[in-house]
Amino acid sequence: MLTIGKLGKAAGVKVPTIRYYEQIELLPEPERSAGNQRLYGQSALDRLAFIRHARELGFPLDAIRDLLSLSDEPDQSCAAADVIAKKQLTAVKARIARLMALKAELERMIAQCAQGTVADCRVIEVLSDHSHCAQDHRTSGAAE
Amino acid sequence: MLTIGKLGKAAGVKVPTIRYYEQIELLPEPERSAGNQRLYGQSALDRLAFIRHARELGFPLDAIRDLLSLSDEPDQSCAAADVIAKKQLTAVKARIARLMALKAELERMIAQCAQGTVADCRVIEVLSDHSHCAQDHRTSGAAE
DNA sequence: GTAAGGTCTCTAGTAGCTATAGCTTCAAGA
DNA sequence: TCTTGAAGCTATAGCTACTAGAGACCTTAC
Ligand SMILES: [Zn+2]
Ligand SMILES: [Zn+2]
Ligand SMILES: [Zn+2]
Ligand SMILES: [Zn+2]
Repeated sequence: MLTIGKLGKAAGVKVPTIRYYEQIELLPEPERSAGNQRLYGQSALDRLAFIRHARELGFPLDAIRDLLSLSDEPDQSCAAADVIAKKQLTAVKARIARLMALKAELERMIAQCAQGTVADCRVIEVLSDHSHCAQDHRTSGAAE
Repeated sequence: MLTIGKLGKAAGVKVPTIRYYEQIELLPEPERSAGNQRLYGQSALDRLAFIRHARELGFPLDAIRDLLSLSDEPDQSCAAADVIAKKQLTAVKARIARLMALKAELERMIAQCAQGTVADCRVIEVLSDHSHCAQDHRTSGAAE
């Protein structure tokens, strides 16, 4: 049995985060010791490691919740899991596209700056007016 | 003079967002009409357009605050503005690197799924254990 | 005059944690 | 056995950048 601190160390997750996951019912309430401290077994560690890895891959907690309940039913078809993963891939691709456009504009404005006064600064100038931009970085709809 | 609604339409910013910017002192308090409604002039529109464009390019509000106070002093050197822009570029590059790693892993796990049961699903399997991953998507430290 | 729609303030909610305060419990050394 | 320091407990507030509502007030057009 692991205390919350050991569990956190084992899974690479901070202690307050574990308590937060319990609060939002992503982790089940664990046993308690005689002194009211949380005690975890292997299954909690597995579950937490799953959550951590999915978070590292950018899945939102709601998606992780769905993935976890799927993985509790091993005989079901995995189609739903694949849909979630594909959705996540789509979101990641959209963000990359958006960020690439931002990167291009930032590089352009930085390159064009002549290191003079603010009045002549290309960075300030471009920020003041999107028509100085080469790309339409506003279009890709993903939240940045 | 523009009411808040017209200003929002002119700058492409929602009305509650304008009030929020005023609250955090990113926009100055405007004049009021006899009936206590906000009235804006051209300078407010310029300022708001600047904020909107900088937000679209991913700058955080704190950086925008600094950029705005710089642009109020046109005779100063623009070095500080360039530092902010470069910092933003660095952040964007880091995020792109992170997201490219995520994208690669997501594509890998999706491609390897055989569309069977959850027990055999490669998506679930990879999420359970980072050692199935090809890349070290955890390393790049930028907040995703 | 009246009706619609814009505006006012204030509060609370979103995601995913993180930090603090003030307390109790546990484990190890003297 | 006693003590001390680390680790645990609950509860609350804060972070970014907004967004959504409630209930009241103002403005404009017909
Ligand atoms: Zn410059
Ligand atoms: Zn632009
Ligand atoms: Zn599958
Ligand atoms: Zn991995």
